[in-house]
Amino acid sequence: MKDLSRRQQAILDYIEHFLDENDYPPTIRDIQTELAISSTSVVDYNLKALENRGHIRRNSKISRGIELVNRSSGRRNVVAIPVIGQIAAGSPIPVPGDLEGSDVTETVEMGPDQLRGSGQGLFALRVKGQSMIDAFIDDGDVVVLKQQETCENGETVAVWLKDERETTLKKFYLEGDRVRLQPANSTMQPIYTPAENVEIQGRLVGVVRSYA
Amino acid sequence: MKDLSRRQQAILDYIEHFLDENDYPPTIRDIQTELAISSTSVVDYNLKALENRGHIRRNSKISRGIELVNRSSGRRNVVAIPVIGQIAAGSPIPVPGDLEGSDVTETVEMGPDQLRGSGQGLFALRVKGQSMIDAFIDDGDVVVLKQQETCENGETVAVWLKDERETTLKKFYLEGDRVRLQPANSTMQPIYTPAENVEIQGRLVGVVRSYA
DNA sequence: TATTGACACGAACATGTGTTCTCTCCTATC
DNA sequence: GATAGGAGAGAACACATGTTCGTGTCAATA
Repeated sequence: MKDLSRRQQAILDYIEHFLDENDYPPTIRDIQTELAISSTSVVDYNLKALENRGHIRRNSKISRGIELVNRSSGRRNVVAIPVIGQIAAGSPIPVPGDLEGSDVTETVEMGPDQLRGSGQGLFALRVKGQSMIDAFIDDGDVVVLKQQETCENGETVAVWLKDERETTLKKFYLEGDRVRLQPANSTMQPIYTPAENVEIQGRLVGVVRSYA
Repeated sequence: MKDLSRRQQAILDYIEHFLDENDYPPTIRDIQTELAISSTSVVDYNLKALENRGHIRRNSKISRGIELVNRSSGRRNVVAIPVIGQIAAGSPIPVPGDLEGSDVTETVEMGPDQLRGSGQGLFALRVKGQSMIDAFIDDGDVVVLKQQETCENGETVAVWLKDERETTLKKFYLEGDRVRLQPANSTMQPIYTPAENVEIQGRLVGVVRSYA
């Protein structure tokens, strides 16, 4: 791809910057004024060049019809996943339905690279305590789950153990009429429990940790 | 907050939908046509009502100057952080300058909840091997770093140990003329090394793990 | 019944905004 | 020097788009 001229690069940067400030693209005359270009035709000329090189898309006749090619498609697929509660060993985990339209104050974002398939039915929980330390999930981490009641063998799922009254995050294997729950850390021993005792809450999709 | 009329709700929905399809807001006449409203003034009337109730923001005299209040501010702050390489114990980590304008194929997204302060100077690396397992960072995880050459005591940083020719992720404490590198896992012993031997590559900002 | 206010209509008006045409300036090339 | 092409200037044109004004309908209320 041929290099952009200094002016074309400046225009591209300005469009990006403008989009950060406002929620709509700039007009040709916005660009003209900002970059002190003498004529709208010059802006149009360079915009056409940018379009030919695939940096932007233009919608003719439509005011502010400039779209940034990478950003738009990339950004659109980012989903904001609500952190709807906490997950701790000794208590049931909240499920999305519990908190209908409640005041979710925190979200974690995930892009297409982190999400295989659709971003539907996702929710997140903040981990309390170190009960999942064997899966390298620390106190304070946020786990992202996909809501589902069943799973395939080998998937890591959040399960509620009825008898033990305990939540845990383990790899799930159905073996006959019992279930083997395998910790991520291979040095630890698996748990065996009757299939009736486990209730799948969701499949583990991701972990997000942030340091202050 | 007073309820919206059916028409106002429909307009709000349409604006949202339009923004998903295109990358610019609709015009008054777009709304008029879509919802089969007889006059632009009716749209204008209802838009004013929506603005008074805080659902949208309008920029007078500016075409397509409609912004959705909740969405815009939330979504705009998501930054896409490029995964520019790998980090392994025995090799220097790449720094952003190394790969100027290269073909970064993967990114991780982080929102304002995960990022304190500005999202500038961020880059990400995929962890190879289990050298950082003491910090609960597994093989395959992506670590997000903020580029900096200095740090405060107690911050977790990626450092290059010159003599050992090794990269490690530890809490940093300058004690006199030597440096104590403290593993996140408190059961492990700290490393002591001369200050000249350590080269700070960046501060650990976050960890993102995703399961297939 | 008369009044008021929310909501809607249609038509104009004024400006915002993309597009296009003609020139000019400069540089590279023969 | 002549020529061609990239880049830009300036102005005008045509249409897109926000704004406003006068009017009409309907339900609630005094």
